Amino acid sequence: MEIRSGICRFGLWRIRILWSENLVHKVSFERFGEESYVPPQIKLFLSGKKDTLSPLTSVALTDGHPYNNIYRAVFEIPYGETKTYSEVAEICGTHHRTVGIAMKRNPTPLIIPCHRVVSKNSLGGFTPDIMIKKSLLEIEKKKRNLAGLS
DNA sequence: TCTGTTATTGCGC
DNA sequence: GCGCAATAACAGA
Repeated sequence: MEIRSGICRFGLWRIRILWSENLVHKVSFERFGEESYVPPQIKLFLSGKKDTLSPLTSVALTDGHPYNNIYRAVFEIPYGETKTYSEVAEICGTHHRTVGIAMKRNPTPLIIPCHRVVSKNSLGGFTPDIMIKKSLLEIEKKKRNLAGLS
């Protein structure tokens, strides 16, 4: 199984993606880097033209991965909606603090939509830059509003 | 095995 | 409205 690597632009950031077939191994954010081929779903999703990354999945969803159940619960959050750390924790039968840790260690942001998990009174956090989370949520909200109008 | 760290929350003042 | 303790799980020493 060959692992491929690509970079795509997102605002000021470059998103590096490591994947093979439909399985995404790692998603990381970099300040610099030359754009190269990434799965088309990624670009469509980031530009708000598509509301799903299907059929892409993440290694974080496979059995045996730490936080497997947490990532699955987050994966189920619908496009344009958000859940709090507590709500996710309740679904998984764990502690909200643990959800925060799981999100920080999330090997594949975007695929696991960790940006849809927010703090009760604010956005919560995002590594390496809260702006990425903010932008993603704005794109999703905008698209959902447009869909609602039509 | 122990300690430090963490993308939170809710209570008390 | 702010500060702080409670609290779970991993990484590194």
